[in-house]
Amino acid sequence: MKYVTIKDIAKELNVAVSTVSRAFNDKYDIKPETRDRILKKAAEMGYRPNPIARKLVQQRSFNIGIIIPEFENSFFPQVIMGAQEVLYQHNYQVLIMQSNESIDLEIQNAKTLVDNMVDGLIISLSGVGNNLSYYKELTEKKMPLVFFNRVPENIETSKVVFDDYKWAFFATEHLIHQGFEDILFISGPDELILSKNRRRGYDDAHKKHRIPTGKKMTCGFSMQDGVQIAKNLISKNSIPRAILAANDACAIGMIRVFKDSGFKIPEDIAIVGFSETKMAAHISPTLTSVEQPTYEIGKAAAQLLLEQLQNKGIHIPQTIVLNGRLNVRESSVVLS
Amino acid sequence: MKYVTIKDIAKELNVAVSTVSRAFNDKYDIKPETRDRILKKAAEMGYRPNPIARKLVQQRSFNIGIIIPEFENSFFPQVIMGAQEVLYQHNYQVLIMQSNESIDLEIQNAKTLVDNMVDGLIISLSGVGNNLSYYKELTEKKMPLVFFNRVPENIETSKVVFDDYKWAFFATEHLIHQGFEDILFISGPDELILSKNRRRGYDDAHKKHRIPTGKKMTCGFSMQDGVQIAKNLISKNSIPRAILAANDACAIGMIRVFKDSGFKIPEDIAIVGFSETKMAAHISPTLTSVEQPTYEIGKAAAQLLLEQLQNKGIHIPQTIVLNGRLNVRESSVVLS
DNA sequence: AACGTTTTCGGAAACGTTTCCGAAAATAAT
DNA sequence: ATTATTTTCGGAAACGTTTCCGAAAACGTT
Repeated sequence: MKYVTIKDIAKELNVAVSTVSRAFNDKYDIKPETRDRILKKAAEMGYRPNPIARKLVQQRSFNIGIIIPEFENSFFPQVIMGAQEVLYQHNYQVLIMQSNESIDLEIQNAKTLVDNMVDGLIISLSGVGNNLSYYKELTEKKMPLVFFNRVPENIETSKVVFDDYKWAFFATEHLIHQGFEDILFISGPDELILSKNRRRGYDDAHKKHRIPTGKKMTCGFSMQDGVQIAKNLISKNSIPRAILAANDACAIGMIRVFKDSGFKIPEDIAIVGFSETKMAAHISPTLTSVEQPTYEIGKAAAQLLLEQLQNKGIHIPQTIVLNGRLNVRESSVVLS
Repeated sequence: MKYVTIKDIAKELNVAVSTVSRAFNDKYDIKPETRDRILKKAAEMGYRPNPIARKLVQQRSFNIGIIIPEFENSFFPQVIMGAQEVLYQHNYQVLIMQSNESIDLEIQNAKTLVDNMVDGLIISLSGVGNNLSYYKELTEKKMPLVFFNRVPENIETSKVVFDDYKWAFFATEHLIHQGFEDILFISGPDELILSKNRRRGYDDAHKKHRIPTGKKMTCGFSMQDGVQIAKNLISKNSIPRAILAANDACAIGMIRVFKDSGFKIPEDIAIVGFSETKMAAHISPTLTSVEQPTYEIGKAAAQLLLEQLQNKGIHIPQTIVLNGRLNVRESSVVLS
C-alpha cells in the first residue's frame, strides 16, 4: 500500500510540512487562505493523516481498549455498544479484545493494548484466576482504567457495577413468596465479587423470612455449565424445589436437561435466571430473569473513563452502582 | 504513562540502539553473549517493544482488521473466534470493528483500520447499501482482502461463502416432503448475494417437485424484523402453511408472535430457521435450522488472508464454499 | 520613514523503532 | 607478522507526524 503523506502535499504546494500540519490542526496560526488551499489539495490527493505517526509523537492514540471475557452471551456485546456510543461522540476509537475467560489471555490482551498506546482501558475480569498485579501496576502508572461488572476488590479505580446484592435478594424473595423453600443458589466463580454479593443477597432474603438457606453451588456462565450441573443434580437425585441460576444461559441449559428428564418447569422445579437475555421471553417456559441495564453499564463505564482522561492526573475513583429489574415470567410462577 | 524504550537499555549497557534492536530481532549478526546480556537487562527494566514505532518504520503492523455487521447474533462472534485461532498462531493480532449494519460506518471502519496499517482485512458486508468503490480501490492498491458470507459480487478477491443455494434447496425440499405447499420465503436484504442464492434454491426445489412457489419477502436479521413480519402477516390475514426464515432470530421472533396470537407451531405454521443458533434447540418448539460451520468459516477466511499475506504481490482470488447441515426439529415436523 | 506588533510561516528536533552502511574487532589464511 | 576474511557493532537515516523556536512578512503607530 502506498500512502499519501504530509510531505507529498508540502512538496506539491511548496510549503513546509509544518504548515500542512497546521492546516489540519486548526489550533495554530495559519492564514485561512493557505489553510483552504492545503485542505483542498489534500482532499484532491486523497490524503489521510497517519494515526500511527501521530500516536508516536503525541504519545496518545485516541483509542480505548475494551476487554471482555466472551461474547457469546449477548450481555457483553450490548455493553460494548453502549460504551462505543459515548466514546465515538468524543472522537475515540474502540479496540475490542476477548479474553476467552482466561486470565492469561486477558493480561496479554491488556499488555498489547497498552503497547499500542490506548489512552484508557475498560475491563471486565475473566472468571478464572485473579492475578491483579499488572492492573495495580497500571493504576500506579496512571493509566486510566475502568472495570465493570466483574470488578476486582482491592484496586483503587473507577468501577461500574450492578447491584447484585439487591437483585439476588429480590429474586430470592420472589421465589420465597411463591412458596418455595428449598432454593438452590448457583453463582459464578468464587473469585468474582458479584458472586459474593449475590450470595449475601440470597442469604439475607432467607434470614428475613426466617427460613434456612438451600444448597449453594458455583459454575461458569455458559449453557454447557448449566447442562452439567443439572445432570449432576439428577444423577445424585438431589432435586431442589427452586433454582436461582448464575445467568440465563446457565438457566436455559438446566431447563433443557430437566425437561428432557421429564421434570416440569415450574411445577417440579422453578427457575430464575440472571442478566436477561433476549431469549428469556422466547424459550418455553418463558424465563424469569433479573434484567441488567447492559447498555447503560457501557455508557457509564465510558463516561467514567472520559472523566479520567479529562482531569489527567487527579483521579478520584468512583463506583457507579446501577439498578435492574426482575422480569417475572412462567418459569418461577405456579398458578394455584 | 512512562514507557521504557530501546534507548534506555542502550544507555544502561553502553551499546548502540541498533545493537539492542538486533538483540530482539534475531535475524541480524549479534554475538550471543551480548544478545543475552541485552535481553536480560531488558526484562529487568520491564521493556516492551513499542509496536507503534515498529509499524511506522516497517510499514506493516501484524494486525488484521475484522469488520462485521453486528454481534448480537452469535453467528459473527463464532466466526471471529475461528479466525482468531489461526491468526494468533501466525502472530497476528486481531482488531474487531462493528458496522452496525450501516454501510457508512462500515466504510469508515475500514478506513480507520487501513489508516492504522492493518496488513489485511476480513469483512462481512453490512446489509443495507452497497457502495463498493472503496473496496475496489483497496484491491487495486493490493491490500489483502477477504470477504465472508455477505460477499460482494464484482470484486476480484478471495471469499468464503456458505452454500446458500444448496441448503435453501434442501430446507425447502424438507418442507415439501412434510407435505406443505404454501411456503413463504423470507431472505435477507436483496443486495446480498446470499439472498439471491437462497431464492434460487427455494425456486428450484419447487420446480423439481412441480409445485408453484409461495410468496417471497425480505427482511433484516434481527428478532425484531421477524416480529414485524409476523404481525404484518397476521393483520393481512395472509398466513402461509410454512416459512423458510432469513435466520434463527427472525424465525424465533415470528414464532413468538404466532404463538401469542394462538397459532400452533408446527400444526398451523411450520418454520425453518437459518444459521443455527444455540437457542434453536432450546426454544419451544425446538427450531429446525440450517446449520452453518461458523468456526470453519472464520478459519477459512483467515487462511485465505494468510495466503495473500505470504505471496505478496501475486494473488489469485479464491472462493471457498463451505457445506452445512439441516437440523430437523419440532418446528417443521407434523406427526401424523 | 522608522519603529514596534502581530500574523504567518519555515526549519529542525522529537517520538521509538528498523535497517543500511561502513568501521572496528576478532578470527583465519598466508 | 602481515594480510584477508568474517563477525560484531556503532552511527545515521528513515518512517509520518507534531511542536518548538525563531525569522520573514504584513500591518499599524508615531
